[in-house]
Amino acid sequence: MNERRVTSQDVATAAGVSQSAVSRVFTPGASVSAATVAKVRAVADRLGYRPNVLARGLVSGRSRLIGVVVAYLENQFYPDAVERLSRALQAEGYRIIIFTVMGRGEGVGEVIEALLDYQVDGIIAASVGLSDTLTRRCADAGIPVVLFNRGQIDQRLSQVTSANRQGGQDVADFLVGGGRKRIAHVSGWLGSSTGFDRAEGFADGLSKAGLPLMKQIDGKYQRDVAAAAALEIVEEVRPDAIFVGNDHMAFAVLDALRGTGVSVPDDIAIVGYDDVTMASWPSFDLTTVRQPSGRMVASTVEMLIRQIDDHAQPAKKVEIAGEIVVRGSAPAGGGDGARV
Amino acid sequence: MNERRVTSQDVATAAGVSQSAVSRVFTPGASVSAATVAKVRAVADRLGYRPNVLARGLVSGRSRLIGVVVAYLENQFYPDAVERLSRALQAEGYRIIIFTVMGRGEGVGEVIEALLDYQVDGIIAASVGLSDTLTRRCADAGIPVVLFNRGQIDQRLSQVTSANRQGGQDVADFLVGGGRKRIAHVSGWLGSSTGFDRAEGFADGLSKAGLPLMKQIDGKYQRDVAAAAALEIVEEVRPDAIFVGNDHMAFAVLDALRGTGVSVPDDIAIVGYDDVTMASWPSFDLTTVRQPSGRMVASTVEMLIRQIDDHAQPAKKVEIAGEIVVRGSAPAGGGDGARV
DNA sequence: CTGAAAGCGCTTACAG
DNA sequence: CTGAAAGCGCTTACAG
Repeated sequence: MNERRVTSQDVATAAGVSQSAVSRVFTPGASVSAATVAKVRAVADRLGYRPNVLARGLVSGRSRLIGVVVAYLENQFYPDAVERLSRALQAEGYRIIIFTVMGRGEGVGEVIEALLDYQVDGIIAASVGLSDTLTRRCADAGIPVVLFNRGQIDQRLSQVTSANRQGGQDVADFLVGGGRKRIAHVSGWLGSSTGFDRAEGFADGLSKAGLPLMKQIDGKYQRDVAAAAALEIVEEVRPDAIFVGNDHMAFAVLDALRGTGVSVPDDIAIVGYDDVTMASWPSFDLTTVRQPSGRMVASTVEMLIRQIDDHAQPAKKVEIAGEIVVRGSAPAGGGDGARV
Repeated sequence: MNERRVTSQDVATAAGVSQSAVSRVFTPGASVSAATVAKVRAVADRLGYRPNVLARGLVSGRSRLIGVVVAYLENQFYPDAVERLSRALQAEGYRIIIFTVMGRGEGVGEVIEALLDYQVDGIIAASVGLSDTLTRRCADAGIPVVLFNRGQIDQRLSQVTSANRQGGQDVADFLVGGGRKRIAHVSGWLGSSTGFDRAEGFADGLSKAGLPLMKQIDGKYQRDVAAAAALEIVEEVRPDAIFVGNDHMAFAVLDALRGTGVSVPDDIAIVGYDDVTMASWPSFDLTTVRQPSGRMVASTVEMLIRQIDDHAQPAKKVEIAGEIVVRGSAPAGGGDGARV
């Protein structure tokens, strides 16, 4: 075991051709005769030759590595997305290399350096908490960046999000249509585009319907903050519906409410955002806005690869529509009208 | 933007030293004078130089990349472990590159090739479903492999697991001690070491206590299979306790039971395995055996790095003890004895 | 301690 | 279509 790897030179010698010929056989689009291809392939297979990706990367300037920057994987939406990204990129001949950063941009400097060190061909920033500097500096370095599930003002950055504003508005319409009248919001982190946009769309939707937003608290995308916020809201304004900025927090809210006397959905309807797998588990049975993870990933991969192949590609901002998935935590009828 | 990266040659010229001198400054342990170090460091910082990892890897034979092979990330234990592995390895100067494989070894051939292509320095196989061939062939290629949370007969392979047999036995003791008498098991996949060992330890514990294992069904680590199994068990043997092979399945069992008349823990105690984050959520409040993920990761990383640094290191099998975490789904007292 | 040189395993003009 | 050669950006003996 541990015998030296076979190189293109080994194959060349064995096949009686030049080393460059071997290289061409493994370079799509290079000009080689069918005879050479056949001869080389046969020997390569016999010897178990495979091109060394590192060497290839060194000369071609392409590492076939995509850096995926994530923060906490606690919210199930992210591991799921990472898995999909990995599979999709794998199908295109790329691999993902994971860079974990702490919440608020600690260690971001190192991550940027590391990203450059590994000569990644592209970067997917898949976490809400990332500081703007990280993404901007990567773009500065000339590496294509796509923001996944987060927006940013910077025009050079491509991004893929769901239609968060519209989603928030849809939730408002849905709740109002269900006869809810005392409506509150535990928002996503308002410092993030997703949290902000959903909250804005939601407020808009309510005001169009002529209903007040009884109270809104920033849940910061954290379970404990969200749970406390919900309790505070219940105490103060006695709502008949709460829209929670994502499923991850909504589960915490559901849990917190279970401890009090109020019943979901009879007393209070709860709506989340994301439609992660767990939302459909009977324990939660959560009405939520689906973020079409699969389509978001497909779009992200497509954009990133296009930009890698042509760095002149202009940045694009893609928004993918999601729809409300109605489940038990907020049934369509709204329990025939508001209570009281 | 997109200006050519600065190379060691650039730094050498600017600093008035040879290129090898620059290289030495960035090679820990190389012999360079303090004066050279200072001079080169200053210029390097000014120019923003960082060694190209690919080039370094090509000549040194070290890519500083660790391949992490996972299957489905649905069970929260795995994304959590991946995150920990990523952080721990990052601290040691390594990065992880993710390889996702489908359940039963489809695409395993490609994964092996890709692992070799990228010249990974080591491999962590972090998924129960991986076929033995994958791991064995990697070991054949001379790449250090550590199995994370799975066992295998092959003596050349290092592995880190929790003390699954003991854990199963502990659960038996715990349930018996709580006065439960009609005890059943929805096992983890019996084709895996974790599933098998836990089941065996459990059966052993019961038989030592002189109690029968009323019924056992293989839950295959799948939610739907586990839920159906639990229902079948309830129907057939009216158990007062079910040990479920991991938390991921236990959540499904809890969900399924909620639909029937039986109450947890009064009628039936439920115990899981893993202690993933969600186990402590009020919705589940699951008594379970903790798999000390942090210590398992630390041990995995340490072993892997040791083997990378010295390929002659013998393979080791590490087992880390976990303890029962008692929560509402199976309280310690067992509701003062069995019912009926 | 330091520089010149070889070489890691490839790709890619350059001639032919 | 094909080979010889240069070069990608480093590390590492080899002399000094």
